Amino acid sequence: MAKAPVLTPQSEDFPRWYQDIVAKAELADNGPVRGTMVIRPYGYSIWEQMQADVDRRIKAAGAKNAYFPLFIPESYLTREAEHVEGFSPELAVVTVAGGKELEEPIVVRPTSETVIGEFMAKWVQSYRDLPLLLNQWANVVRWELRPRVFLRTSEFLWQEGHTAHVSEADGRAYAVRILHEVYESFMRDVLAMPVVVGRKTAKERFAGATNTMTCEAMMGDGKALQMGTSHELGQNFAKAFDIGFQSSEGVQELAWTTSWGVSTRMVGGLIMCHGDDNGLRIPPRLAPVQVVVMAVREDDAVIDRCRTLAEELLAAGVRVELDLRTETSAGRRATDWELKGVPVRLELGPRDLAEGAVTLVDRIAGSKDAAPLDGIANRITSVLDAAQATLFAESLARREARTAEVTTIAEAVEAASVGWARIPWADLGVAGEVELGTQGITVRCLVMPDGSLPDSDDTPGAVAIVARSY
RNA sequence: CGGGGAAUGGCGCAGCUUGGUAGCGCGCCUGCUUUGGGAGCAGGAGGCCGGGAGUUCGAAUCUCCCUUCCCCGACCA
Repeated sequence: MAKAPVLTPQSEDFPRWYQDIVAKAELADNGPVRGTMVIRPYGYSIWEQMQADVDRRIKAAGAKNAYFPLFIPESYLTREAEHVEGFSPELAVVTVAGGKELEEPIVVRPTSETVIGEFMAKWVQSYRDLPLLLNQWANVVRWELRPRVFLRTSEFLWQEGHTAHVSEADGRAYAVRILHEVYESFMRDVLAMPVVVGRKTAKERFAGATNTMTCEAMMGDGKALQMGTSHELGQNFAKAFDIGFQSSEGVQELAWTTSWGVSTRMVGGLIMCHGDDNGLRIPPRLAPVQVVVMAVREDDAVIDRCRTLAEELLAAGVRVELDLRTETSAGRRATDWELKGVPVRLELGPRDLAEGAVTLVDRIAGSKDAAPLDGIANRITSVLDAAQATLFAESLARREARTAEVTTIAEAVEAASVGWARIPWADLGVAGEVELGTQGITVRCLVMPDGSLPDSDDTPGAVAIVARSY
């Protein structure tokens, strides 16, 4: 008898499918305050995997972790004109504390350029103090008008890097380096997500930045998601917070700063990029659980063999979980592990044991076959590698299939109903960007035909990638 | 803030038009039978129907006020 689908099918209602997955894979719950979320243990373990990998890459790029306060004096925000204008509407402000009205309201950080700028000014005196490369893992608060779990929550977790350099060229080089060496490579090699790395238009630029760069990914419904950004802040914050230094020539100069971040939004992107109608599909390199070893039936020999199998895999460096809950039906447990997107399920029952085999279910390939127990670790390793490659190839193929080369706004609008459009920026322009905006379509970024980053807003030959987005 | 909806056990919903004191599915608890694709049967727990005022012998249901939430747009990692 056919059961009702576990999840709302993607084709029926994609947003509903997303919400179903978040709930049924036990990733998160809505918090009591509008727009907040409770990240559940499984969802958090995914974030921890992301954090660990990104943190390693950030450190490899030379930045050091630090921590700055959650509370920022309101006056700090007002020091950079564009910054305050951009963030004012979404600030949470504390006006009462300790039972008293505060003399100066305190802002709950929406981002930390201002406080960090203040301290960079203290710490930087000489060109020898530069570059100053900082990063912090923190929560930030932005009172978003339309929250969506993981994608846009009032409070979210992220990493924000802040650096100061002696020259514009140094700052730019570092912002670009982070974009490629940390973000793009992490997304490509670990998340198995092909991202387009490009430059934001003036309209989409971060408040206070002179240049914003982005990693854009295509979701399963053809919409775009900004997965990470890297900003050149020019000397805007250096001016506002007086981050000055004496150069090797003895001249007093202002530093050039950058900032860059990725957030828990990546979890949402991961879901919408790889998930299918059976649930999440987590790329093996990221997966908190790469293999689940499942005892199909209550049976001492089966349970024993499951334990030794798990130990064997653990010893081979596989992240493995044992599922011995035989009081729950095997079918239910299989469904649950599929929902959670665990790449490989090894099911062991009396029948398998009699044959010296185990049933290997490949979540990503969607296949199921008997694998000899001997040498299973090697087999698993190759299945995981293949799964990683498959997820990337599938999402790249989707992006290519659903990206249209167009030259008119009308064609771009049509293409954006199912995917992305690439249109020469010279054909679109600022006016065309505004026109698309009225239909809910934005310029995600500008790229050069060879995939490189345009140097400026009006670099000849730049192509605009336009799409609907989250 | 503009435009649409909706508030009923943990979740999803019906009941409201035509007032009579609450029901279904999932989940939960107990027992038995099951366990290789979200198990079946039986029994059970759980709700002053968002808040307030009114009409009425009687309100989840009718009237008025309030509050909250969701969806579409403007803001955004």
